[in-house]
Amino acid sequence: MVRWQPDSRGRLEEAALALYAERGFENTTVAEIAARAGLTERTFFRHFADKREVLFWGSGSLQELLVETVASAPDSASPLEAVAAAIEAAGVLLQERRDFSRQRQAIIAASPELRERELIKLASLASALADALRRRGVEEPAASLTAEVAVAVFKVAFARWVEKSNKKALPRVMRDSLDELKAVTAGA
Amino acid sequence: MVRWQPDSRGRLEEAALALYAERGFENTTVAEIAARAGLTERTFFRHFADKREVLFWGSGSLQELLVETVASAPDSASPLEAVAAAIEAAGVLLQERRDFSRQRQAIIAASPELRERELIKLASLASALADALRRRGVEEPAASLTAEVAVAVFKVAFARWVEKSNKKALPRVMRDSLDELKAVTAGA
DNA sequence: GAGAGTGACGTCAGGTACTGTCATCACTAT
DNA sequence: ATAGTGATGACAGTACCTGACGTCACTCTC
Repeated sequence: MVRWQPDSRGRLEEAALALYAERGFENTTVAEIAARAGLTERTFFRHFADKREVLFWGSGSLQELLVETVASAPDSASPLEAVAAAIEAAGVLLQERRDFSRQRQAIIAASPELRERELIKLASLASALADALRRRGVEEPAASLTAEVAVAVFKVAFARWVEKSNKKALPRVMRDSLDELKAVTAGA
Repeated sequence: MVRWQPDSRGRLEEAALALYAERGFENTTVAEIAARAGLTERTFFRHFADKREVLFWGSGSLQELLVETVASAPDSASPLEAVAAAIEAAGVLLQERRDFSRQRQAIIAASPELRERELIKLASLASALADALRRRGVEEPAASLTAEVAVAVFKVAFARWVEKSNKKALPRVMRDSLDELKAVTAGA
C-alpha cells in the first residue's frame, strides 16, 4: 500500500490554479484547494508560505535565467545591452509557456493581493539584476538604475504582449519596447 | 459631555506609527493600536482598509502632486522633462518631512508585507503618471515607459537619500539620478 | 531481517486579521 | 420636542496561518 499519492505539491498547484481561475482568488479558501488535491490545509502551508505563493513558485527559475544571462554577457557588452539580453531570454521562456503565462496573468490581474505579490517578485528580480551588474563592475547608482529600467521594460512589454493576443512574439516586443525607451530618454 | 475625543483617525495613525517603530509591524496587533488610541479594533477598520494602510494614507496627496506637476508642465516640455519636474516636486515635499519620511521608510523596509504595499502604491503612481502623459498627447507605449522610468528614478533616488543621512537634498538626488539614467540608456 | 530512524502527512488547538450586524447616544435640523 | 444622523461599541463569525504532536510507509544499519 502506498500511503500517499505522489507529487502533492504539484496537485496543490493545479488545484489552486483551477479554483482561482474558476471563482477568483478571494472566493477560494485554502481548505477548498487542499480538499481538491486530496490533502489537508496544513499540508498546503507546508509547501507554500501563504495562499498567494502557490502562483509564484516558478519565479525563482526566471530570476536565475536573468542573472545568468547578465553574467554570461560578453565583457564588451554595456550594462544596458546585458540586461537587454536577459529580458529577451526571459521573453523566450514565457513565449514558450504562452497559454499558461496568459492564464496566470489574468488571475493575478484580477486580484490586488496577487498584484502586490507580483510586484515584490519583480522588485526582487531588479535587486538580483543589480547584483549581477555590480559583479560585472558596474558602479552604483548605474547598476540599480539599469536593473530598474530593465524590469520596467519587462513589465510594459509583458503587459502589451498579454493584452493583444494576436501580436508579435514576446522577445520581439521586449526589444521594441527597449528601443522605445531609449528614444524617450534620449530626446530631452 | 463629549461622547468621544476628536480626531480618532489621527490618534490611530500616531499609535500605529509608534507601535510599529517600537516593536515592529508583525509584532503589533490591531487591538493594541486601538487600545493605545482609546478606541476599539472595529473602529480601526472603519478608518483604514487594513493594518498596513494606516502607513500609506498620505500617498494620495503625493500622487496628486505628481499628476498636477505633469499636467502643468509647459507644452514645450518633453515627456521626460515633465516627469522630471514631477519627481523633483515630490522630492521637495519629502525633504520638508525629512525625519518623518525616514522613520516611516525604516518601518516599511523592516517588513515584507509593508514593502508589498509600498510597491503597489508606486505602481498606482506610475499608472497615474502614464494617464497624465497621455492627456498631454503622449502615445503608448512611450507614456507607460516614461512613467515607469520616473518611478524607477524616484525609487533609487529615495533609497540613496535615506541611507546616507548626511548627503544632498532629495530634489538634487532626484535630478542627479535622472541624469545618470540618461547616461546609462544612451551609451548602448 | 529486526530495530531505529526519517520524512511527509494528518489532527487539533489557538492567535490574529478582517467583516457583518445591531445597539447606543451626543449632536443637528426642523 | 421630535426625528434623524453618524461615529462608535459590542458581539459573533470566517479565513489565514502557526505550533505541537501523533502516525506510519519507507530506508538505513548491523
